[in-house]
Amino acid sequence: MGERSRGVTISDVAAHAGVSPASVSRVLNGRQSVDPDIVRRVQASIATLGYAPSALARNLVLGRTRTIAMVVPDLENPLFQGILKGLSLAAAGDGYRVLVADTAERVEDEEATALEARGRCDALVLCAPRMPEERLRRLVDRVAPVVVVNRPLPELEVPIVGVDYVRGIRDLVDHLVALGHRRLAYVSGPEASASNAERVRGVDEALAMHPAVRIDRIPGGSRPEDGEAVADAVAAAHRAGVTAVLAFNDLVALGLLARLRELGVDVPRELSVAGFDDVPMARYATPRLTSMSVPRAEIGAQAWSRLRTLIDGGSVDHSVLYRPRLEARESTATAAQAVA
Amino acid sequence: MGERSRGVTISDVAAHAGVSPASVSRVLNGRQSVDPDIVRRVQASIATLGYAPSALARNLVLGRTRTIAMVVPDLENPLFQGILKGLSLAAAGDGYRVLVADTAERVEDEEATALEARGRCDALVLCAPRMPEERLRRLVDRVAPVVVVNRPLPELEVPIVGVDYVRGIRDLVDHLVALGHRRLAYVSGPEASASNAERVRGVDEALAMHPAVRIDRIPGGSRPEDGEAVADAVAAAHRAGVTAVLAFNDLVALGLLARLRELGVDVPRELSVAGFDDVPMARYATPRLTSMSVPRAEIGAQAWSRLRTLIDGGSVDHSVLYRPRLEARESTATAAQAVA
DNA sequence: CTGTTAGCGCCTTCAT
DNA sequence: ATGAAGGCGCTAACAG
Repeated sequence: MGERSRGVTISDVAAHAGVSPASVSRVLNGRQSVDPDIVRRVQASIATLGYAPSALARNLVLGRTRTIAMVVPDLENPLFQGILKGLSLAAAGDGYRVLVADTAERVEDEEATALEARGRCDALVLCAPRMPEERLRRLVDRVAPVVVVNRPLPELEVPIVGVDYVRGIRDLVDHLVALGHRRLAYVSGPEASASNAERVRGVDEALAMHPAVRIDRIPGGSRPEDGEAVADAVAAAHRAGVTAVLAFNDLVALGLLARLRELGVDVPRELSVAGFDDVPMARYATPRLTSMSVPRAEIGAQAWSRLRTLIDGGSVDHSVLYRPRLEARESTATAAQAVA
Repeated sequence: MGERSRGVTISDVAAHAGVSPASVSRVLNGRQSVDPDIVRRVQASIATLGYAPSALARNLVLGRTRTIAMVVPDLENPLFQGILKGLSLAAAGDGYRVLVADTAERVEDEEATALEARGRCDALVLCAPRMPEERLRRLVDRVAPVVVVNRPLPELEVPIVGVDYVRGIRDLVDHLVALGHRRLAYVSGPEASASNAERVRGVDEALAMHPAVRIDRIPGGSRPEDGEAVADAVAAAHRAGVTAVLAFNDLVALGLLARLRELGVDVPRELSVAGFDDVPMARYATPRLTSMSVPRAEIGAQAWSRLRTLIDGGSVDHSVLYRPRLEARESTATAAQAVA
């Protein structure tokens, strides 16, 4: 028989306890000192009436909701899932909840979605890897406080929590080169993706550092299907001399792995394959997938930490850029084996 | 330069347009008929002042937030991710957003979390696979409107959107038996999990229908690590004559697959392995994992559909129970091969 | 220490 | 068709 009667207000409690609403408010919020006797009576009344404060009313009068929103292009991407998890847990630790706003990859709607979501809460975490930079720059100060995740945005008063994809790719190439590979291929991600652009820069920098190395570019995508679809091209590249492949991310790498096996390409004996992001499944793949680990939950937690500072009126924290960590597993091996 | 000046209120607009706040409210909501000229002036003022209605104020006066919350034990589980995705998209279609409340597997906090989250929004989607039934029953009518996902709850005025795990397991066993398997094993999920209990019932029913079949029970878990950990026991069972294994879910199956390979057990030649849920990665595993497909996004969408009815004051819709669909892939094969 | 008085920003009768 | 007034439920001054 839950006391589901909507409408037990603070005044009801006040009346029942024989005090003023203000006093009830005080005991509710532990404000100032209140006569112990009143505290007791109020608490008793609250209990018997089954009173629960209206969050809506508090939101209005206080001007804050203790809610933040996270705008993501696709909730199905393990990277964003991990970030959301970390964000949600960290925020919960401070009594905040997070609202999800999945833009379903529709870049045109991202701006409107962000504005709408922002209207319902106190701050925003923005993941908009494909939004044109100009638009993002304008958006960012209409939705402050905000932290931008996973894309660079130079010279702006906005905290960024990101991943150093450039460095990550360079490190990954170094790993492959150390294994003896000289002919590599990069299966690229979505054209408009900021993090793909970063990876491409990483590839270019790597080339500059390894004059003897060659890295072909193969247009790919961001999902397992894309990895499967590009397998033929990868196999062809392999026949043409490529001994190692870097995929845009793990999902692509995993799809690629599955299809390569069916095509009879032996990974890693004939061809090494590496992913990026180190999604949970990477280490359970066959062969276990070499990847660049990205601290997903930590990114979420850091985003919250910065947001909280901003919400509390603090000034912009330093941005963070995580350097991915190499997780060398079975899918990459020495080129010698490949030659054998 | 964003008009970030907090505090353009409806009265400001009214003053600027030379009308009353009530009129502004009317044009804002398209209520009643308003003089076309006033409409124009108001819209102009709104534009030049950069006015945006306060969602907080509307929430209070209207008594609704157009927000719902989803309580989940673990956002990292692909099953819940898929449901969240479907829920979020469906709700967005009606102008609703969803708040996530991850209880981080802490069953003790689920009740408090649910109540707190409910206080901030209009309705709840509850995923609480391990909450004791008694507590759940009590909780459910304190948080109405609510729909319960993924667990049975007989004789209660609450819509349920769920999966027929009993039937799913039976169908899966049928598949295995049809392949010639007679000695099976079930790697069970978390003790307290309602859906594990259902699966166990499925196993029992299957046994009743196939007198010649034997199904051992091996304690497992719900994550890939659990699958890895149980691989030795599974290998031993295999040596003892078991030719097919059903895992609690795909994550366990995937972990199991990875470790079995290292133990030198050939799947599916020596041993068939099947998962449950058909997570996105299942079909990219090596071998591609046989699983029971569950319409994750659809579950989310149906949950929203029911919630919406309830929110609009409608009466409880019929509950739905999805029958999982067999996705027979490479990881299960005829027992003949196993014998060979 | 406690009660009274004002709003927070908006919507909605109720008159006009 | 429009404006004035009241209130959603709560908190933050201010007096007392």
